[in-house]
Amino acid sequence: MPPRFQEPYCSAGCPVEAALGLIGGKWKGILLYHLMSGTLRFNEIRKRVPGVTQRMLTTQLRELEADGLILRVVYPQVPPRVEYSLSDRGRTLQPVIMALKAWGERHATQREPQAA
Amino acid sequence: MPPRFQEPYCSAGCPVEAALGLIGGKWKGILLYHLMSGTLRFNEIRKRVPGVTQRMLTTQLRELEADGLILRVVYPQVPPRVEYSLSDRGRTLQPVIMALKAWGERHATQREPQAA
DNA sequence: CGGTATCCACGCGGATACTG
DNA sequence: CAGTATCCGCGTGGATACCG
Repeated sequence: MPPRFQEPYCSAGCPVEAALGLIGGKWKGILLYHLMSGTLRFNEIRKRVPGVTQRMLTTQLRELEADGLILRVVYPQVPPRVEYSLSDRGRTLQPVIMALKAWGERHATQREPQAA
Repeated sequence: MPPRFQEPYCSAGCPVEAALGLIGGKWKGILLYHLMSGTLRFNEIRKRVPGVTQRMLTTQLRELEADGLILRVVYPQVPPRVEYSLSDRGRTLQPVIMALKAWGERHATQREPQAA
């Protein structure tokens, strides 16, 4: 059976997709957004993002970290203290997140196609 | 087609999520992007987005249409001719898509954390 | 406090076949 | 040409329990 490889969504150079691939995760957008305002601890993020489960929060934060978008600093204390903040690279996303936010505020807090 | 209504991830007013919910679909970003340059027929889009299956293309286009972001015009001919274009609402997304594109071009064609 | 580990449901999305 | 219809694998993400 031939291995049949999975080619990327767009052949080469789909910057839009590349960007969405990084911030398009279920919670990444808001996580990034909240971190725009500054460093946050794990549970602080949880409070700001009601609905996210512990597992998903961890997962998404780790992915953002792996993509070099956020920094994760662990303070070897007990009880533990872990702080999340934007990396330099993550900060470059600010215009994007803000564009997303601005659009959402004006055009789509809810889903209402053409409405009345 | 499932009734795709994503209840808001964040309790109230998460414009970032709202926006991502609309354009965050697997192909929506590029679809929107390609339609920015003008009206396209079904197969024209297919050619521009290699890798997308017919089913996914239809699905995503229909969702974008349901969300009022694109227009779908069917010409009652044989063979059929269906043209897709941005709606007024969809056009308001231009800054967002362009921000995504600009960021992707400069910072993330690939996935490379912090590298060496 | 800030996680892991495990289990599992669901729906996204690919492949394929058929149609007006 | 531009779709539907069907089948199904697989990853995503929720719930829960436990750990350093």
